[in-house]
Amino acid sequence: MSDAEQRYEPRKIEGKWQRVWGEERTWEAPNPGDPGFDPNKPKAYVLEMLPYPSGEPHVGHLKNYSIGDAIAHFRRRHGMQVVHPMGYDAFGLPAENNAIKTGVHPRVSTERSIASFSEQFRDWGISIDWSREISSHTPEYYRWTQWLFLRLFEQDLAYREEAAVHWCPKDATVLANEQVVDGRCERCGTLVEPRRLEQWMFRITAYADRLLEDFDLLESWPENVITMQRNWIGRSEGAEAVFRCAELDLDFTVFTTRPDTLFGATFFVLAPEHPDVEALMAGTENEEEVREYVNAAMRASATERGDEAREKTGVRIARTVTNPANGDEIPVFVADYVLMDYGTGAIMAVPGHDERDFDFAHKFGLDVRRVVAPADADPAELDPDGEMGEPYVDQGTGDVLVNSGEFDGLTPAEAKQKIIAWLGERGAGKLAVNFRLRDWLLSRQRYWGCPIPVVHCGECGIVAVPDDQLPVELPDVEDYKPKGQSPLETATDWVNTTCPKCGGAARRETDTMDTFVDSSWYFLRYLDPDNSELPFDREIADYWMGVDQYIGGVEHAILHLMYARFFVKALADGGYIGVQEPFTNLFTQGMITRDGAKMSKAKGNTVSPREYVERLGADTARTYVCFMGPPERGGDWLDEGAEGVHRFLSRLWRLGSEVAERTEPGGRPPESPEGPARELLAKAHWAIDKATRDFERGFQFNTVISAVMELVNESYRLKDGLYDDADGAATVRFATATAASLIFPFAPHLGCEVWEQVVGGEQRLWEVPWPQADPALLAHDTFTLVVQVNGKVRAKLEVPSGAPEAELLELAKADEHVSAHLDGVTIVKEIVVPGKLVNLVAR
RNA sequence: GCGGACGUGGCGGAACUGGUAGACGCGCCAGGUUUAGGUCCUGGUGGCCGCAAGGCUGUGGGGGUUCGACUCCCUCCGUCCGCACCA
Repeated sequence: MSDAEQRYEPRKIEGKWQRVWGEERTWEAPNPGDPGFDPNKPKAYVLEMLPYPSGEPHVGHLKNYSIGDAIAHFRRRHGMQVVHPMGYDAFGLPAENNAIKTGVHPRVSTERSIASFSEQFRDWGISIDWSREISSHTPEYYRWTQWLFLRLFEQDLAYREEAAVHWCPKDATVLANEQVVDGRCERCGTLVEPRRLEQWMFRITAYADRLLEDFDLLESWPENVITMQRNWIGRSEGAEAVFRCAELDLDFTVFTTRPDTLFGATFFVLAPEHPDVEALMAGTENEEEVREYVNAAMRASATERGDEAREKTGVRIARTVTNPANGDEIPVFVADYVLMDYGTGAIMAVPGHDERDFDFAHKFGLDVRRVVAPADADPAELDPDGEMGEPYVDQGTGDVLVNSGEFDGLTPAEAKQKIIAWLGERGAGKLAVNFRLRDWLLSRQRYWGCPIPVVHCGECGIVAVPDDQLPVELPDVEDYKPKGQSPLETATDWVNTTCPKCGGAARRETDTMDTFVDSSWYFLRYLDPDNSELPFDREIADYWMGVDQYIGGVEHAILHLMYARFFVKALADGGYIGVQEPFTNLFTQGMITRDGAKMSKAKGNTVSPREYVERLGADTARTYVCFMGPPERGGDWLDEGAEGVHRFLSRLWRLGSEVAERTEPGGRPPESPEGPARELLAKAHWAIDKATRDFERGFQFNTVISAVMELVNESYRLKDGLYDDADGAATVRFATATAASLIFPFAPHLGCEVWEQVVGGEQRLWEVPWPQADPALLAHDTFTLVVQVNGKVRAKLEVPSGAPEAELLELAKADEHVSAHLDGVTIVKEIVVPGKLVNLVAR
C-alpha cells in the first residue's frame, strides 16, 4: 500500500461528510406539526450566542461553537429532538465606523462578513439547522424588533424622558449604564461625559425584583454570573425619610439602609447635580463658592470622583434642614461623594456610623454623635474623651441604641421597624426598597441600527407607526459621520412624513436602537423564522423554550443576559410567550489566549481558525479547543498541542483503515472473550462509561477526549495479537468503532468516516444511539490492593475482587516489602477498605 | 476595601463521596523503521540517593483534624475575575 493511501486527509473526509449533511439537510429540526416531527422525542434547544459578524470568525467563535455542537450531537444521539440554529447580530458600530473610513456601506461590509462566517461554520462542520438562519439587519427581522418595541411601548415599558445620560464623544452617541465601565465607553474606552438629553428608555427597573427572584427558576447558571447580576441590580432595603427646609418650604427625601441611626444624622449632603442645589444656594452669602464647587465637580471625570482614596471635598450651603427624628436643625452641604444616580441624590449623614460621613465630618469639624453602642460596651471606655475615634458601622445582635429618645435600648433591627413606623405616623418617611439598577437607555444617535418606529407630530406628540406600516426601513444616507445627532437626520425624504393619527406633517424618530435590543429576542425568531404575521408563533415558541443549554462568553454576564431576561418577562406579561426565563442552563466558556495574552491584531498574536482548518482539518481544530482544559476555563493556544491532537486523530484514522482491511465487517463483539481481547473490550466499556459521565458532569470535554485517547492507545498496544482469531478481530473492530463513536461530538467527520469503514454504511454514526457501557465489563475479577504501613504505600497486590477482609489482611502481611516494615514493631490498628486498600498502623 | 474563583512536574492539565498524586497531551531522552531528515512505532520521563532492589521527599508557606489530606478546618502568601464613595 502506498504512502498516500495511508495518510489521514482531513480535507477530503470533511468535504465528503459536509456534502452529505448539506444535501440531506441532516440537521434541520421540524417544528410541531411539520412532517417528520416526533412528539415522543424530548426536545432540546441548544444555542450558542449569535456572532457579531466582523471580518472572519476567530478562535473564540471556534471554541464557542465547538462546545455547543458537541452538546447538540450528544443530545441527538440520546434520542432528543434538537434545534441548533445560527444567525447574525448584524447591526452595530464597527461596521458603521468602517463605513465612515472607507465609504463602504455597512450593509455591504456586514454581508461580506456574514458570508465568511457562514462559509466557515460549514467548513467546521457545525451541525446547524440552516433553514432557521436569521440576521438582525434584514427588514424581515427588524420589522419584528420594531413590532416588539411597540408592544413594550403600549405596555408603558418603553418611554421617552429627559435624563442625565452618558455620552461617548468618540462614538458620538449616548450609552446605557451597562455600557459604561469605570467611567469609560465599554466599546472604545473613551471617557464618557454627562449630558442631559431626552432619550428612549426601557423600564427594566419595573422588573428588578423579578429579575432577582427568578434566579430560582434557572437550573444551572454559573454562580459568578448570578452574583454579578445580583450586584448590578443592587437591591437594598431601608427607609425613606423626609428632611424639611422650612425656610424655603422644600422637602428632601433621602434613602437610608440605616433608619435606626436617624438620631445620629448631624448634617445633610446633596450631590452636585441635585436639581435643588440652585434653589438652596440662591441668595446665600457663599453662593459663588457653591456654584464654583458644583461646576468643578461636574467637570471632574467619573474616575476622579469615584476614587475612594481621595480626600473628601464639599462646600457648605448656608441653609439648614430639620432632622425629623429630633427636630435638630442640621447644616447642608454639597459634596461629590454623594452620587446623583443612586437613591435620591441626597443623604442624611450619620458620621458616627458611616465611614464616609465620618471622614467628611472630621474634615469639616462637624458633630459626630453615637447612637448605637456595641453589646456589653463599658460607657467609660466607649468614647473616653466623649468623642468617637472611629465610626462604628457594625450592627451586632446585642447592640443597643443610645441618644435616640424613646428608642434607646432597642437593638438596631428592632429600631429600624419602630422608627420607620414612627416616621410613617408623622408623614415623614416610610419603608423603602432601593435599586442600583437604572432603566435601559436604548436610543443611539447612530445610523447602522434598527429604526425606532415612531413619529413626532406637532399636534399629537409621539405617535407609534401602525403595525401594518412596519418595517420602518432604514434609508440609505450619503454621510455616516455622526454630528451629535443621528446621521438619519440628513435623509430628509425619509424624516419628513405624515402623522398616522392626524395626517398632518410629522418627523420620524431618527435615533436607532441599541443592538442589544436586536439580540434580546433572536432566540425566539429562530423558532419560527419565516412567520410573516407575527415575530413568532406562541405555540411553537412554547414548545421549544426555554433554551436548554446556552453557551457564550462571560463578558455578557450583565448586558445581553439581563436584557434578554427582561425582554422575555415583558413578553410573558404581554401574553406573547409562556416562559419567564429565556435560558434555563447557561455555560460560560473561558477565553483562549496566546503566549499568555489576550489575542489582538495589534499584538500580532492572533490564531486564524481558517489557517488551522486548512492545514490540520476542522476536526483537529475543534477537538483541540475542547481538549486544552476544562472549557469553562481559559487556555493558552499552543501549536504543538494542536499537532498532538492531530496526531491522535491520525492514529484513530489509521487504526480504522487497518481494521477495515484486516478484519471482517459487521459482527458484534464476542460475548466473553479471554486474555487480551477481554482486556481491550473492558477498556472500550471503561471509555464509554468515563466519556459519558464526564460529558454529563459539567461538560468535562478534556477528560472525555483523554478517555478516547486511552482507548486508541490500548487498541494499538493489543491489536497485533488479536487479528488472528475471530473473537480478537471482532474486539479490535468494536474498540475502533467505539472510539469513533465517542469522538464524534468533537470530530464528527472523522467519527463518521471511521465508523463507516469499520461498521459499514447502513446506519450513519449520527443516527446511532450513544453507546452504553456494560456493567459486567466494567467489573474486574481482580483489583490492585494498596498496602500501606503507617499511611505509606509499601506494596500493590493483584487480589481477587470478592476476597474477604481477613484474606486481604493476610495477603498484605505476607508480602515481603510489607513485612520488612513490620519487623520489630507491633500492629496497633488494621484498616481495611474493601476493594481499595489495607493500612497497618504500627508502633 | 468587599465578593468570587484558583494555586499540583519544564508546560496544559488529571485525581468520583478523604484512600495508589501526576491520567491524557505537549516537551524532553533512548531504541526501532527509513538512504537521510520528517513521519510512524516502542519504551522512559516530579525531585534527591542508589548499578539495582529499593529508600527518602513531594500538590503555594505554616499549623490542625484523621489510621490516612491535592481533597476537610484555621492562618498567611500569591494570581486572576467582578464590584467599588451604592448612603
